[in-house]
Amino acid sequence: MKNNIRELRKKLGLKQEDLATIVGVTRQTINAIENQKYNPTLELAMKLAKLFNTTVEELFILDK
Amino acid sequence: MKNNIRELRKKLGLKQEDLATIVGVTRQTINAIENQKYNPTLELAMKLAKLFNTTVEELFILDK
DNA sequence: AAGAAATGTAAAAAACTATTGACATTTCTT
DNA sequence: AAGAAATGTCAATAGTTTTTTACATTTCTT
Repeated sequence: MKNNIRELRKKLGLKQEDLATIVGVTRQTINAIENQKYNPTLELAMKLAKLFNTTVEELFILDK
Repeated sequence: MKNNIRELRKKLGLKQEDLATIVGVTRQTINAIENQKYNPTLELAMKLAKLFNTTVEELFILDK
């Protein structure tokens, strides 16, 4: 599963820590997700999609 | 977080066990999600949305 | 080049999701 | 009403996500 959170985050001029506090997680969680260490929970994925004004399906790409 | 998996599953004429095997989890997992015991992982949510030909955002409603 | 800011990373623990096997209850069918 | 099918549920276990604390490395700014 891929995602393009880093690009979208930078477009908004946010650092990892900013994004983390906005969606209510820690900086390490955002960092781990951007670096594909693991996938977020559904709730976090939806919060992120909402913030970036996009959909979960556009933000996260399920690979076959 | 709410979801309307039960309705969509029934529309397709599937039992919990059918849906479970289609998306690669157990019957208990589908049952727990339909009954709001916990939320699925992002991956499972996306598989379900795809199967029901809808989006994660339409299938799962983040409550405030 | 130096200091500051941002990002990367690691280990341990907490919290959550999923599995398995089993049995109870409800709903459907006859 | 009885049996079958489907759903509900529970306990134990395994795997995954998130937190916390802490430090290392990279990137930005002066």
